[in-house]
Amino acid sequence: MSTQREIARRAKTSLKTVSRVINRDPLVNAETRARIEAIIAEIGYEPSQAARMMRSQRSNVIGFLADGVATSSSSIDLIRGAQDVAWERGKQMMLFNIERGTASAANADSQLTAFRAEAIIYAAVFHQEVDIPNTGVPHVLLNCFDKRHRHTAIVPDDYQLAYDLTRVIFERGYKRPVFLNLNSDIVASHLRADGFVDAAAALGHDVSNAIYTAVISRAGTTPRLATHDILPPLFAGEETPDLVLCGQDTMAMNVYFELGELGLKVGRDIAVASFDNLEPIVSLLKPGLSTMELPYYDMGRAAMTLAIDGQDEVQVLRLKGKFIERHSL
Amino acid sequence: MSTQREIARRAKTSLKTVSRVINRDPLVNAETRARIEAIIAEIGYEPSQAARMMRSQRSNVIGFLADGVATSSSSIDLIRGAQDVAWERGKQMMLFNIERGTASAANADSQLTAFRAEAIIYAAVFHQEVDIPNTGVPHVLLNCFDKRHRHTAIVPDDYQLAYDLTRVIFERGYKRPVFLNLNSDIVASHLRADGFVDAAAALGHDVSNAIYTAVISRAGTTPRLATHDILPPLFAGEETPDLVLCGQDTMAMNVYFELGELGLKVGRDIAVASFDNLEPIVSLLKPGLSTMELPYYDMGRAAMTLAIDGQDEVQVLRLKGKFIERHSL
DNA sequence: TAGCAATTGTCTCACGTTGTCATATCGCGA
DNA sequence: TCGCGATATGACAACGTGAGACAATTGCTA
Repeated sequence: MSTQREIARRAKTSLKTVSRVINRDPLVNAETRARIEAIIAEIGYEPSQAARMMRSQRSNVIGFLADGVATSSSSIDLIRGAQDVAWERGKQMMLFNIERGTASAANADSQLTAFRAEAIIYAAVFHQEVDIPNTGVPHVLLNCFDKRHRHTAIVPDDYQLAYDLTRVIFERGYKRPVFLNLNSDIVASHLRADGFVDAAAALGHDVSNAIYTAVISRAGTTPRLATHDILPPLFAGEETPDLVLCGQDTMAMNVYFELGELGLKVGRDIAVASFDNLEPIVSLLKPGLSTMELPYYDMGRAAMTLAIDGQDEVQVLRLKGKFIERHSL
Repeated sequence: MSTQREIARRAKTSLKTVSRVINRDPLVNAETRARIEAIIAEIGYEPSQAARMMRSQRSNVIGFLADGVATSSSSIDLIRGAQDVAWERGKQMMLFNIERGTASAANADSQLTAFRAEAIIYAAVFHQEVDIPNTGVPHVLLNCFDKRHRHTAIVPDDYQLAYDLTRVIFERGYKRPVFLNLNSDIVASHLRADGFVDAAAALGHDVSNAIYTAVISRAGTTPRLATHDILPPLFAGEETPDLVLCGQDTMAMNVYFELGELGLKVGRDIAVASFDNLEPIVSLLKPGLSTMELPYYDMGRAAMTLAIDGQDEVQVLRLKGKFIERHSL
């Protein structure tokens, strides 16, 4: 790749004038500017980032540590949102897939330090508490929050998600929902249980006994579920549920099958609603799954915006999700 | 962040000696080395990549252009494979989500030029032909190949995938498979059709009339399918199929539902096999989907390896997939 | 013609690192 | 004591860019 010196030679002008053109100094004659710009376009010159970083002492690099995220399709939108903002703001986002506590994490840290990253976004695969110490570089936590409130965090508003969805459920006339929740060591499960109970209570219903923990473990890409044990008894008695609310779309998919085996067709005999809006599952299920979309894309955008602009004080941003209607409800 | 000069000052030694320690030059006294290393550890110093790039005229950066890939969960493994190799080899991979022909692509090119990327991996969302002109930077094509054979390419061996899967099918005793193929403008569809026909022929069966095009369009994350029109007539007559081979797992999921509506239970009345091994769908389907895994992770690794090592001549690497057995067959 | 503004050029420095070359120190044999 | 090689350390330049200080040149106006 050529340098400004080379361009100056070809334009029969000085290094300084080329520098002026590139840095939009107005003190350049229109003709000269055009001539130089033509040469730049012709040879496809781009100023060396390395040299610019050196000179300006600014890296324009934002690190994105994806803790297991990139293996989980549900949260690619976190990455997309962040990257879109980085692009709009002329920053370079460096993505690392890491596992906390392993060599991959240490390596990512070294690399980001070596590049003098201006901020680091740490993204978790699901809404959880983490313990990230303070370092020289400002951190923004994405889909997680710090144990000791040391860093700004962006999380989904799980209470609102459940609250709003529950309102929709009762407004549509469903009377006996059951909530197959995530395991209780997941932050979202408590928030959603509260939202579920509160929204029902506000409409005069008590659903506090209609919550079940349906996830056994989250290891690997596919959660182990307890739906097979939970559902049949629920549909054995008299007052059977008219809606199954699932903690995540993958569980809902499983529930479709379980209900089918009980002779119940979703959309006709029983309604199903869920959380995530995870393509392509939600569209491929028949009928399509009505679900609360987690605002991953916007969370990614918010995280990158805060990472670039910096923050005066530590804050926790809770982003709302929206109801995506299909035909399972 | 401090510099080597700062370290030299604190260690009461020269800049060069610090540099020697950092670059593992053996010509340093053990005591001096220990003293300097202690200071480095204490202040958490990392050499500036920007300065190293300048000095060495090597960026150690490999670009990864993901054309729609990162939105498609199926091909995250391409990215993971590439990144793992980059990490092992001490290179920095820069990922860009682009759409060919848009500003995002132009932007990615500028950025990679600015960073003086040593090679660029261009990854497509599905196996296809592309038209990538020669530039100064060597390209490796991933999941696609160049129209005019100008760049090394890594693609899945779709012929082998279909051939091997078809062999398994007949070895298990299935006699009347139908193949619901992808649309014919997708490269894989032809290769797989050939593999399907050839493998069957080698075992004495003629399946050339058992292939149907089941994908209407691939726009968006969820393909539009024609399975609803194709399947019922097939199961109306006497000699009904005993196995449905699907062009992709998402189609297989749809087929599970369609077959269910025809009163057929997969794994009991009818077998299903497919291509992709796309989690979490394959595991969540009941019974689990037996499918040919596309070698995305290995393809990503191969692409990065070739990108780093360079190549003497343009080649096309076809990587084999493997059969993942579950219970749909 | 002097004066002024606009334009271009020269020169210098700094950013952090590392290769080249030169220097300093030491032990040891002549 | 001198010289030698081996070991250890240091001085300096250069990578490409951008900025400041300031001079030189041109064209135009008063």
